[in-house]
Amino acid sequence: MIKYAKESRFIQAVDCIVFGFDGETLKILLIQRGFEPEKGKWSLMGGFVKAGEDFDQASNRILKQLTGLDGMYLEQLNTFSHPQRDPMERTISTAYFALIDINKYKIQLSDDYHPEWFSLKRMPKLIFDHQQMVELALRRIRYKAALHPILFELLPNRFTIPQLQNLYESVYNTTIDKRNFSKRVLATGLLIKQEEKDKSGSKRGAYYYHLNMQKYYAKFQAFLNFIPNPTNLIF
Amino acid sequence: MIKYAKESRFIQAVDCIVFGFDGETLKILLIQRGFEPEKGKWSLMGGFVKAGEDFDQASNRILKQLTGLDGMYLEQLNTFSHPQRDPMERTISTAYFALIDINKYKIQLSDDYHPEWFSLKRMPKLIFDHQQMVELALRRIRYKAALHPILFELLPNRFTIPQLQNLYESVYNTTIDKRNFSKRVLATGLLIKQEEKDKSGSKRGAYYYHLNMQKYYAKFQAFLNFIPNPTNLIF
DNA sequence: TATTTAAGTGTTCTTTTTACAATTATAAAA
DNA sequence: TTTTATAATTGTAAAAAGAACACTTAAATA
Repeated sequence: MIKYAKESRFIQAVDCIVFGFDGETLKILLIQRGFEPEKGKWSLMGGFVKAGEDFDQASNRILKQLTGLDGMYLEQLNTFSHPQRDPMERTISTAYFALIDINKYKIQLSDDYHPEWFSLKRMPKLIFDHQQMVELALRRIRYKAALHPILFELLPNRFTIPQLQNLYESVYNTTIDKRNFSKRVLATGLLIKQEEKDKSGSKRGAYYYHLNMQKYYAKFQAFLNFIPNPTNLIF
Repeated sequence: MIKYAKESRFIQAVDCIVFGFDGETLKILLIQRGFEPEKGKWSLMGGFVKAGEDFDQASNRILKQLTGLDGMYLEQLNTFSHPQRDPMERTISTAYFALIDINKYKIQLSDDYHPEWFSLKRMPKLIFDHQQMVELALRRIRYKAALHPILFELLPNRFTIPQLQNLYESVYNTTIDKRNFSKRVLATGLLIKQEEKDKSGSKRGAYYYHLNMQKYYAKFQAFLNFIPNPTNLIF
């Protein structure tokens, strides 16, 4: 059923920037491209959109296929349309970003396509315009996380306040006073203190917290302000 | 030169949501679609992407062609990919939004395609998923204008503080105390007071201001916070 | 000259943000 | 058993920002 007969048609891809956190630093998941051009080079998780699926479906399918990952936070970022961005043939790419807890998915990852986690600072060169996509995604999550509690998507079910602070410091590449930080996060009412402690990081141990999911969903759309002095961030 | 031989190919459109301000309320520009399906129905300014152009070029070209408008603020919003969004043939659409001063472009608009301005509250039904696009665009500019001075793109070169306040109140569908509002906007240092007054709106007249363009560009990336009580907005 | 209308402007109180350091729990070492 | 080392936890005071609130002024028109 082709009706707009005279119009050009394009190959449509999706590329996914997967951010992960292991309790220490923010990491990004990369894969070695399995076909030409640039076969074997490091790349984002990408693939072509099929005839019957929308892009959300496509990005979920491709992530599942390449990494085994399923059901994580996934959001459309931007569409990249430079005519020569893929030297083989013009390909439009819509980028998505995902946020996951690295440890939660550790087992699933040991798969056919062996994707690997890279610290943002020690990342290999990427193919095409993928580097640009990563930079835009990083800016987007910084922007969004300054207002919404999305970074909890990167944490396990139970986490400690020092871990949470590590995460924020890692995302914003800054340091935050821990007294003020814990005051702020506790003031949101999003955290429920547990009795158990995490003793892996210190002798004393740090209390675990759960997210109050009801408040989390309720507050997600509210404007928050987690980051002190966003103007003075060390970018 | 077709190399990814087995992949599906799609028609790619861009649709532009053009917001305008006339000193009173926020308006949106619509056009009657010139071809089937839905010929004659109200629609966003849209068109198909051509083989050699990227989407920014396409959206500029289409806006120029349908409205005569050129060189305005234009930003990519989101890509809409539902397989049945266009009943004629599957068409991917990337939405852009534009911000302009209505009066500045008044003359150019009286053209072949006679686009018309509609107040957001008295808007006709739109074709396809264009209504969704408008809603997303509105959310985006509210979001963005709470942090960045983008709304100045909707104002003429010189404007008064009451006009500026009208604009903010119109975008956020709220009311703001005028003492606090003028304190805030003047505190940004973005405004330069002129000697002349605008006497069209009152007997006393209101002083004109210019944007300090240097500070405007410098502060654009900084986080601002113009809107009091963003949590309590009347959406 | 009086009236009308919107523009312009200051202060106080409250809330939020920031700066800053001592104490505590616990494991490991002595 | 005691000491030591390490990270977790907690409070206060000062500064800045935000919110509430009403009168005076300029200028056209009656």
